[in-house]
Amino acid sequence: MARNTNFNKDEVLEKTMHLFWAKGFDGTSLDDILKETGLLKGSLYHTFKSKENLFKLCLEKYGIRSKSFFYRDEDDPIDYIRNFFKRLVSEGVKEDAKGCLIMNSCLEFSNVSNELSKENEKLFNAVETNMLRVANKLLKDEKIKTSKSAKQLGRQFVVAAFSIREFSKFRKDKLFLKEIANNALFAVNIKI
Amino acid sequence: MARNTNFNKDEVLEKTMHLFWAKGFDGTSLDDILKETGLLKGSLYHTFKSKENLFKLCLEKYGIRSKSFFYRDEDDPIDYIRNFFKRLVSEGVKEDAKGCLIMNSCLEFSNVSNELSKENEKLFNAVETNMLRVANKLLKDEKIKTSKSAKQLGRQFVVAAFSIREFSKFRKDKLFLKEIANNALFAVNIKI
DNA sequence: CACAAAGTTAACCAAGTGGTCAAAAATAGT
DNA sequence: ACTATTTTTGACCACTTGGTTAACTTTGTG
Repeated sequence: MARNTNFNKDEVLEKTMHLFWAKGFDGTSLDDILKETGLLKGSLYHTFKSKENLFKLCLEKYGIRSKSFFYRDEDDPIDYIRNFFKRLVSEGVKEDAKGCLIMNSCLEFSNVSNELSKENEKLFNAVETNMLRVANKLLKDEKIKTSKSAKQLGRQFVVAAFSIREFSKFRKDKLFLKEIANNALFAVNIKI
Repeated sequence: MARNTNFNKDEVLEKTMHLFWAKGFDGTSLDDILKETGLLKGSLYHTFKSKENLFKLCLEKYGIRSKSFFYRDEDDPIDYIRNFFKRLVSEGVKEDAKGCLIMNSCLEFSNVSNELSKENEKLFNAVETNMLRVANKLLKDEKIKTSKSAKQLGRQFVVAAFSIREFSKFRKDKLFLKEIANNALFAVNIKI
């Protein structure tokens, strides 16, 4: 029985997520967020409690977003992995490529251990698990011949994926990024 | 015909370099540097002019340090590349692994373009050139069979090297890091 | 010994940081 | 229309940031 917010909470989170994604937790100031969202400090704090909590919510949002790109059992694994890397490369060459928020944060928080970094590692693990599932499915395909285990294959994909994302922050060279993908995909005789 | 400094300029740079290396340019405050080196602000500024200039000198120092690990013509390329990756892995699992200052900075400065970021890219290119030289030498070795060009091979090594360095900041898992190296070395049938 | 050139010291600065709070404004439900 | 509840507003806070400055100390050289 009272007033509701003037702003859409989700829109604010979306905008803030992109700031954190581009500039990191420390690199993004309250002022940046205030300017981007149009909110005033009091409102922001009233709704989101602290910068840290705001980041946590953005991370959560990013996690959900990421999961929408995860492998689904009904997908063809070969198509999936090819499209997955194709997308990373084509997004990587864009001028506004920001890397991966999860990896960015793992790197930023590498020498601290708090709730945020724990949350972050969980998301990292989810990505790894997703790739393990793809790898398992790939190995069941009779067209795929490799001496690698699913775990090894999954890890190789994870490393390649994160590498493409991070390198693309300062190296918008399609061939360069594509080679990272193809080097990993070579293990299962796939090309993009 | 006057006084000299109480401190050793090079020691100060060494200590400061390690701070920037571990926490980045923005993440390292003047106060951090003052505490670590024991200097007072005035002395620091008198000698080094600005935080930015101080960083530039540290980067330079890091560049020289890096070059000491570069390939020399008299080295056996197979030994060199194997030892190179072995070192990255064994340093990576150490608790204080800080990644690579060059790559760290490329990532930190990815959305700015100034003198620092230019200086940085130069160092990155030097690493790439080094790996290209190794790749060329490897291809001349009759024991090595690969369909890859020297450029492709060199790039694959560069990506693997930087990946090991960055992942090791938050993933001190020897097997994980070793696999990154071996996946790249597989192209020339080498293992560590 | 003197003195000029350099280094050291501590106080100071403006701007920016994340965060708080009390008063004012708005409104959903009775 | 009233009112309890929530949101908004803007002033305020202590602290940290990179950087400056002027007086003071040290010291190599004539």
